[in-house]
Parts: sequence; structure tokens; C-alpha cells
Amino acid sequence: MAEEKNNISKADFRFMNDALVDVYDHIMRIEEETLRKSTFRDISVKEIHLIHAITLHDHKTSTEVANELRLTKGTLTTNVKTLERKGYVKRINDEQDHRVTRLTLTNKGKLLYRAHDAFHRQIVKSFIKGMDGNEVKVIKRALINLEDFLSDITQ
Amino acid sequence: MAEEKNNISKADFRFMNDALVDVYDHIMRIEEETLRKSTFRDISVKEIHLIHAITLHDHKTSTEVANELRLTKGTLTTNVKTLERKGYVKRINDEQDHRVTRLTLTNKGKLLYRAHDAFHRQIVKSFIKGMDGNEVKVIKRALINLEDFLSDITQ
DNA sequence: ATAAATTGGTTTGATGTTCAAACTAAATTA
DNA sequence: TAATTTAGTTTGAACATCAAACCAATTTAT
Repeated sequence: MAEEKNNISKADFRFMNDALVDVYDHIMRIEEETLRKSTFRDISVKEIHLIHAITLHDHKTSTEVANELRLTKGTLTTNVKTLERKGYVKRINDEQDHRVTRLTLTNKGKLLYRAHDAFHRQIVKSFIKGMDGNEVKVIKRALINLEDFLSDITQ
Repeated sequence: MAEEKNNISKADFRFMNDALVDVYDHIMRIEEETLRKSTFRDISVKEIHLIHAITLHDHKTSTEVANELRLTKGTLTTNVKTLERKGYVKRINDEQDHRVTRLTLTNKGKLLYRAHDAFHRQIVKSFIKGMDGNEVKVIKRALINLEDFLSDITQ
């Protein structure tokens, strides 16, 4: 059981910690630069995350998307307004309940979403590059560990 | 070589992608909440990252820290000013070159840094929980893969 | 049925973060 | 010693976000 003792060396801790932190910064930076150079140069990383949330929850209400992104309703309103002006998002008035507006992507928005998703696919692919099925399982287990740990903290 | 073919399933991609994205959001949120409830409730996550950068580069110059964090010198000046006012950071005038100011943490700042570092240590520990040496190596390899991939993109 | 309370979304005013550009002072180069 | 460069600060503008006030539609209570 010695090797299960989970005593991580100082060097391993430093390496993993720095890697986790740096990797995220790096991804954000590349996303920003890639967008700047693409057809979608009027879009920021923050905006693309809103577009991502709207796609995942297609035709969901403003409040639902706001909760998803942990933004206030007011902030969401303004963000959606600019994305609508830029032509990526459409508001749809709900037929049943005339208070609610549902959110969806325009074709331009869907195009952007797919481009962004492709980039994420590359990231994940590089992450597990050259690994066999068992090794991929190890990675998945690590991510599950981390998610559990974080969920435990927030109860 | 079949298992080296690196054909990730749609489900695996989704899982890993969402995990990588969610985990980061989650960590930021917990950091924010933890700070809010701690003795350091006057500090934001952004500020703690500046404190982190200052510690890693103890007694480095303002310009060096600004480059590290990819902020303009002007932004760094204002951020350092508020952290100085709050008592976490000290400016030191360089004896050799009277133009440069070097940055360092006060005792209060060091205390905060250590608390934050402890949280990161927990995160890394949870990440590799229950894994043996070989499995840890797999994780490290994945992180190196990812760092290499990202470096390649930026040349 | 109608008044009161709730809900979904928008508007408004304030705060915080960031940037680019102008600026000051010190050091270096010509 | 004059011109240029460098380190850092100040200034003014842009943007993201929030909380609170607000409006309109729906639901609940009387």
C-alpha cells in the first residue's frame, strides 16, 4: 500500500499546481488571440462563454442562462443585447408566458459555437495524446476526484 | 497499437471538456467564497493572483510583475496601490536604479499567500487522490501534453 | 372577481478593472 | 551635455458587473 499513500513530493505539487494554473491562463489567452484573428474578431472570450451557455441550453429562458453563468439578470440583459446587435443571438418571445424571453443562436452564432467547440476538442485530444484506454481512465478518475472534492466544499 | 489510436469517444470528449471547464469555474468560485468568509475578506481573487505573482517573484520590479501577469504598467500601478493601502504589499525603492520600485509582501500578505497556497495544495492532492506513482506519472504526462500543445500554438 | 403578491426581464446608477496615451524622473547613449 | 531610452505614474475612456428600482404579466389569496 506504500505507493497508495498519496504522499506527493514538493516538486510534484509545484509542477501540477503551476501546470493547472498556467494551462488555464494560456487557454484563455489563446482563445482571445484566435478570436482576434478570426472572422469573429468582434467577440471576446466572455462573450463566447455566453454563446456556449446559450447553445447548451437552447431555447432556455434568460433567467436560466443567468443562473447557469452566475450573472445577475440585469447583466445578462445587457450582454445579450450586445450579442443580439452583433448578430449572434436571437430573443424569442414565449407564447405561453408573455413575460419570458427565450434565447437562441443565429446561424452566425452557431458557426462561431462550432469553431470554438473544435478548438476545445483539440485541447482535450492533446491532453490524452498517445494514451491507451487505461490511461484515459486514470485521467477521468483524476477529474472526477477533483469535481467531487470541489462539490464537497460547497456542500 | 489499436489502443494507442487516440480515438476519443464523443462521450469522453464531452465529459473531459466539461470537467476541465467546470472545474476551473468552480475553483474560482470557491476561492472567492473562501476569501469572503476569511480574515482576508477585503481581497478578491484577482488581487490574490497579483499577490501570488509578487511572491513568486519576490523583490522583482513592477515591470517584471506586469509582464508576468500580462497587464500594462498603468494597471499594475493602480492594483499595487490598493494592495498597499490594504496592507498586503510594500514598495521598495531600488538603491542602484532610482527609477525602479521593487515589490514585496508584508507579513499580512505572506500570511494570505500561505493560506491560498494551502488551498491549492488541497486541490492538487484531491486531483491525484488514491493514485499510485505510475498513475501520477500519467497525469503529469497529460499536463505536459497540454502545455506542449498550447506552446506550439503560440510558437 | 379582484386585489395583493410573485415572477421574468429591463433600466439605471455606481463600482471596479483594464487599457492606451501623455507625462515625470532617472539613467544611458551619442 | 544633449538626445534618447527606460521605469513607473497619472489621466480619461471603455467595459463588465452588481444591486435596486422598475414595468408588465402571471399567480395566489381573499
